[in-house]
Amino acid sequence: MPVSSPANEEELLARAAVLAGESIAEVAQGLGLPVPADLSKHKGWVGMLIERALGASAGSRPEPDFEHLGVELKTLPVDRAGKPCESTFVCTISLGELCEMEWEDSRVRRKLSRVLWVPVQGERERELRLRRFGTPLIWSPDADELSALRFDWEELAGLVTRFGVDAITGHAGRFLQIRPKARDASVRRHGFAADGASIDALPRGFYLRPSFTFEILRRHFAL
DNA sequence: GATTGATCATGT
DNA sequence: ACATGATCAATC
Repeated sequence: MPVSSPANEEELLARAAVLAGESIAEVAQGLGLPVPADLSKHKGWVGMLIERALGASAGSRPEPDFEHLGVELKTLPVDRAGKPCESTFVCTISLGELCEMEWEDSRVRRKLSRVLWVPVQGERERELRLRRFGTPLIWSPDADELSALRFDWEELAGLVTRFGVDAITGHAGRFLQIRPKARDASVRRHGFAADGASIDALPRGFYLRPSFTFEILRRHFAL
């Protein structure tokens, strides 16, 4: 039985708050879903689980998870100290997009305008079914975060425009970075370079570094 | 131990 | 094909 869509942001947050303290096994059982032994072949499984538990609507469509609320849902795996143990995928790069586009219109900005972060225990030593959800947090970037993201985005967009997407490594960007996002390293996606030349490049996406998401948690929970 | 590049599954 | 959901694992 599918979970209904939350009517508003308050209800969404309240639903997520109910899950805090529950284990993955408990939440999965409530939905009648089997829990995989580990995530190695099911990397997005926890994210899908929480989507279903909260009544997310968008599925795999290029829309916010809660379309009518304009809210994006992200799980955030954290270690024992509450520090994120992974980067957070934001969105893919469409090759031509960065050249002429401005930050205000960017997909990074839109994706991150409103996010429901759901912390979940993510230590690899901990059995998947026993990992517990943490207290959720509705977030929008404040002025500092916005300017930091904008700075990185503009730097990265400039690098892509001047040197091409294949010249980018994960080293660039203080909080936002560009990394591969594909089935494997042989995948090529068609697009156009800044000079208009047709190119085929490894698909990449924007990711938030753990230092950025840790700061979000720190500020909110006063860790 | 932290980080970058590689990879896995599923839905439209 | 390409979007969604991310974590794995080799390397620094």
